[in-house]
Amino acid sequence: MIVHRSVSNQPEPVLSRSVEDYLKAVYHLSRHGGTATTKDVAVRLGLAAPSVSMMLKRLTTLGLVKRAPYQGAQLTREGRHAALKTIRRHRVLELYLTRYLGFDWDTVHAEAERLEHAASDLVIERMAATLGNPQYDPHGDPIPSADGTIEDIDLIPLASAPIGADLELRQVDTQDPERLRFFAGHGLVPGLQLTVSDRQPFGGPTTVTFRSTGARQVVGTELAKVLLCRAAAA
Amino acid sequence: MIVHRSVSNQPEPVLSRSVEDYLKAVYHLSRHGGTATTKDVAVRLGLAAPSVSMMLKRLTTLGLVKRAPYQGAQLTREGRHAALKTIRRHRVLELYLTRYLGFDWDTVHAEAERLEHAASDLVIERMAATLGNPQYDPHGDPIPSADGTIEDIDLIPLASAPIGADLELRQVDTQDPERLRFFAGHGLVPGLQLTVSDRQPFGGPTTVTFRSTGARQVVGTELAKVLLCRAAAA
DNA sequence: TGTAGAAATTAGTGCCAACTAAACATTGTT
DNA sequence: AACAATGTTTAGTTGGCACTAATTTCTACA
Repeated sequence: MIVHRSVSNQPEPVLSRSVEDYLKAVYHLSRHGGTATTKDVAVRLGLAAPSVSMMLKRLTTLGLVKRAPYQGAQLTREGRHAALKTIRRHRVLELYLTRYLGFDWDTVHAEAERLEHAASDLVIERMAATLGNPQYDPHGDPIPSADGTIEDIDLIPLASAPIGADLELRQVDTQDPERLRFFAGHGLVPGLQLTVSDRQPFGGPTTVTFRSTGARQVVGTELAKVLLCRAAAA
Repeated sequence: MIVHRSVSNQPEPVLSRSVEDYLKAVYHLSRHGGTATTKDVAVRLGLAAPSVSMMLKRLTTLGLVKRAPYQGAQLTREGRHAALKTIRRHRVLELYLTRYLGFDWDTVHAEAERLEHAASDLVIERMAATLGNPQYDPHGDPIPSADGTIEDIDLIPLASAPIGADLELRQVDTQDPERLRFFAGHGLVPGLQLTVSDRQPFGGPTTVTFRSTGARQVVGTELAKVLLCRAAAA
């Protein structure tokens, strides 16, 4: 007989700040199929490897993570759900802070990082409602729904898009304030309609044309890798 | 040679959630002259007395609290400053959440209690600016200024106001949601202009008249003690 | 296939902040 | 003046979560 841990809307046990951070890290690292290694989690969270090893063991006993020693970790359904709730909080906060409290997209990440562990679901849902239940945060990252589902569409990095393609910039996959300021300063924000007009060989820069204005912009390879695009609507 | 711990506007070391809660407790308990005893702090924070004893010792070595064994604690200038910063965060949050996110004054305290430890000064100042740099929170408590000063005017409890007095209800000194709902439901909110029309003897209830509508309202002694008033403007 | 280097784990420690149990101090009352 | 009640502190423990040092396991390459 299956016993559901969480009957009706019993507020599930609150996870500590640390646990939420680990779950987010594992989520992001194992997002595209693979598993999250101890090392990767340690680097991402700025912790020593043994700390991570211990914590992953704990999360396993809590049923949030599946893991075999010396192999990477993956989230269980429950762990994934918890991670997505935290990510939802983060992304709603990012959007709210930029939309209503004057934060820039390059500094908002750090603010949201602290608030996401303290804001109740009620606060988040009120913010989301105020924002009109948005689908994307300021960087174009999809916001998981309150019930824990998230859009998952394939995007291609500008760096590997074919020349001539008509694209829409959907997502800017960095949190580095310097890079974000550069992008914003050059109009490279989610929603931009562009055409790949040229790329230098041997890993050289990509040139794009803004379809709205005809302006051209050269983007170095490193940056072009974090500009995620999809085919423009016909 | 004196070395200043905090030159210019170096952000002073962040205090832990716990420390902030202790400082707030000591502030409130020693507010009207006295000292905050171990027991009182323990009751207020829902902790065991030995935990408080230890922590007050730690706060003393941190220079945030002055204390002699077996006597109560008081805040140092630095401790008072830290407490007021936390209280500012709390009260700005309370007002913001009620004004912009649809919270009621009876439930907003708990929300603010968690957020006050996570919200940066920048977030708080943006909220305060959005609110027009308000002076009072939804309960009428004065909001400390960003530089750490707070209004301190004498208010009298309705329960001990003389019959016939023309008063303005300034502050509702409880956080109990039930009581707050009762007050709100009967129009007893900060700013109300009222006249004390009657009081039963032997600690009996007080009757007030709303000067705007002429409506009368009987208020039991226990409740009348937390309705803090000042003389109405002439 | 053996081994060097990278990755992971175990072992042991420390800090923060809570707890209980027990000892100690203060004070009001008889 | 003695003492009971109350409040406070000390002593010892616990849990969460980090760390370093040392050890073990894995893997890729010679």
